[in-house]
Amino acid sequence: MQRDGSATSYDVARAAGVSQSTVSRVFSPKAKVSEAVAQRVRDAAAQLGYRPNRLARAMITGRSRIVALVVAHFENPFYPDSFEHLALALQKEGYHVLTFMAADLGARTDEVIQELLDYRVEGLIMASVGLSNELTQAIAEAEIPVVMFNRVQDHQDISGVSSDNVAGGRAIAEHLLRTGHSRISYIAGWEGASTQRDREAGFLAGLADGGATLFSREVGDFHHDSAEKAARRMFAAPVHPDAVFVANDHMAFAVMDVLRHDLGLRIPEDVSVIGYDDVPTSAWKSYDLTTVRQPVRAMVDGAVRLLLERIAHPDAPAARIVLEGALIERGSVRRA
Amino acid sequence: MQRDGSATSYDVARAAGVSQSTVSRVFSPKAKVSEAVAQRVRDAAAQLGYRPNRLARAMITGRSRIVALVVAHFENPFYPDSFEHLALALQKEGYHVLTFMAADLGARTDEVIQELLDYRVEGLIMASVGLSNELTQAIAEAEIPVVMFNRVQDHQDISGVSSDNVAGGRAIAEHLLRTGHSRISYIAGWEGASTQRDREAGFLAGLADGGATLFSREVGDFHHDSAEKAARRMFAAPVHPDAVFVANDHMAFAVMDVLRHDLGLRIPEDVSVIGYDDVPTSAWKSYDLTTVRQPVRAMVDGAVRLLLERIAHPDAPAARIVLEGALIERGSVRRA
DNA sequence: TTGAAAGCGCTAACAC
DNA sequence: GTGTTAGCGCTTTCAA
Repeated sequence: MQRDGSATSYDVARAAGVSQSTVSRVFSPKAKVSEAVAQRVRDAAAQLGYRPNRLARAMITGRSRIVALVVAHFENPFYPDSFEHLALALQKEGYHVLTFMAADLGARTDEVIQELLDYRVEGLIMASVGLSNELTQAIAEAEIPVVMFNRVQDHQDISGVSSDNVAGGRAIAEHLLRTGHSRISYIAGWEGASTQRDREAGFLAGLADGGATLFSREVGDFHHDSAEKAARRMFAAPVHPDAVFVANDHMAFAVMDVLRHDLGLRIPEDVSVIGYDDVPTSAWKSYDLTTVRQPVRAMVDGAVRLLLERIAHPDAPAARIVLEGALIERGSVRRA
Repeated sequence: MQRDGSATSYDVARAAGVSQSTVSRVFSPKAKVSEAVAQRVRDAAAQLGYRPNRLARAMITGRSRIVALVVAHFENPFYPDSFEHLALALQKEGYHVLTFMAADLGARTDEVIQELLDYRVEGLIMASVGLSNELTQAIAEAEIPVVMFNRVQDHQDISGVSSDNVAGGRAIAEHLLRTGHSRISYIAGWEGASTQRDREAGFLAGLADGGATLFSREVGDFHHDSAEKAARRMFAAPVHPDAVFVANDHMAFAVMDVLRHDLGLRIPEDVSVIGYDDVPTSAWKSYDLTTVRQPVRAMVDGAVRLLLERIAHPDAPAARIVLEGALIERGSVRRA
């Protein structure tokens, strides 16, 4: 008996009249045991409610079957949505997710990484979190497979999955130009994020290619409240934009509410609004937001595949997956 | 060196010229070591990047510092929101959350519970998931502390945290009656959930006390899409309600969208709508939803406290915390 | 195929 | 205060 009251492999061995190592073998898929003995052991195990202790197993095999997830917050529904699929996908592969909140970005992320290493997690997924160079180095040295989710990282040892945010930003610029907008503005996300940078870069490039320039710009930091303030600042100017691209859907909702309810503007008659992500709420009739869809399922599946491959082959090189987004046209953009 | 390349307590012991157990003591808060030796050990540890292996520690102490969370899905933002606070609160106490998705309720929940026991988690939090009687029994036998979050369970060995859903439902009925509504309907959540049952029970009791009866009722199952359908069914009748209580905010948004955008009804002029939870979106101007606030922070803190107390004192009886909700009046209900 | 023995990295008596 | 010793529950040689 274990201290916690559950049976050990010794208890089962005794009950089945075999050695402890035979019990172990019965629960190791690849080891060979005669069917007769195996059945006797399984019966005894079922009788006693025995299941192998994963922690003890992890000690020897070095395989905890735990993957760490580092995430800053769940305010933007894109992340809980991804999380749900991630946990499910990993669970299907015999892994489980141990979550580490990196609430106050930067400073304490290091500590969090150290803590997660203590659990001997087999891999690490970073979502909505950037990595300092020192941290990247530390992780690379720990030789633990890492995949950045929805962020890109330059370090060659770090895998990543994202959608093509540059192309997405560009598609938005083209769409806005094609539909005849001329005073086009941008509300940025947190400037430390690669998604923010890439979306903006693509957007500006698309504008430039169309012979246009940015009308105005504010920063919303990816938060609802900051986005509201950004919108108010932007529309306090004497002449306001006729289209605004907001760096993600979550902020776009805040912006739309300010425009409609505080400023009395109509969308899209007075201003067009376009977002990014295509979270479920974007399809709701109250917002009906034109946006670029990030393929969450495919991104999650890619992240899981990359991580598990790297766990299986630690010497394989890091890989990067960049998926295509798709412009989803809804009612928040005025047609030409 | 460990197989994974990191240093062991033996490496540190050698480097610091002390025994391995002294190293262990330096990293065990309560054990006593002379400051001089401790410093030497800490230096050597820092040098080698040593940190105690939590898995090995867990083997002996029986304390994995892992808490399992079983959750069905994150569609309703109330749950990711709670999750974020929960992970943070537990992290502050030196614990981390291992997540188990119980996607298809019922059948496979048993399997999930077995799996989670394999990790020797110290406690278990169940959110948005109900427990069959057999499962409840199994968990009780495993002698692992459990707390139900936002659900109530009758079993005397299971702790729980919820808000007073009966009182909340009653407050809604009273508010609707007070503001002069007469054709009052209800859109239910998943009928297996205690929150659904309690909210409805309180609501009906409140109606009865005010001399009123329910005008009509549909079931929305707590899902966005089901709620849309429920609303359409409800308003297909020749005469429609002048107020509808929707069992949670997440469904209420779907209902409001159907009423306004499909049916052309005005809220609250033509119909009043009231929800439950007070998720952040309810305060957004597009919905501006009157609702009953569930005190998420307090509920999470309560769950953590209950769980940790039970972990510390396994023989202590299970406890139940029921917090007060509060009616938050916004613009979705017509004033008398 | 099966059993005996070693040991994963650590904590917790027990001596000194 | 510090070292020695004995395991935690398991997988994995190594013999038989």
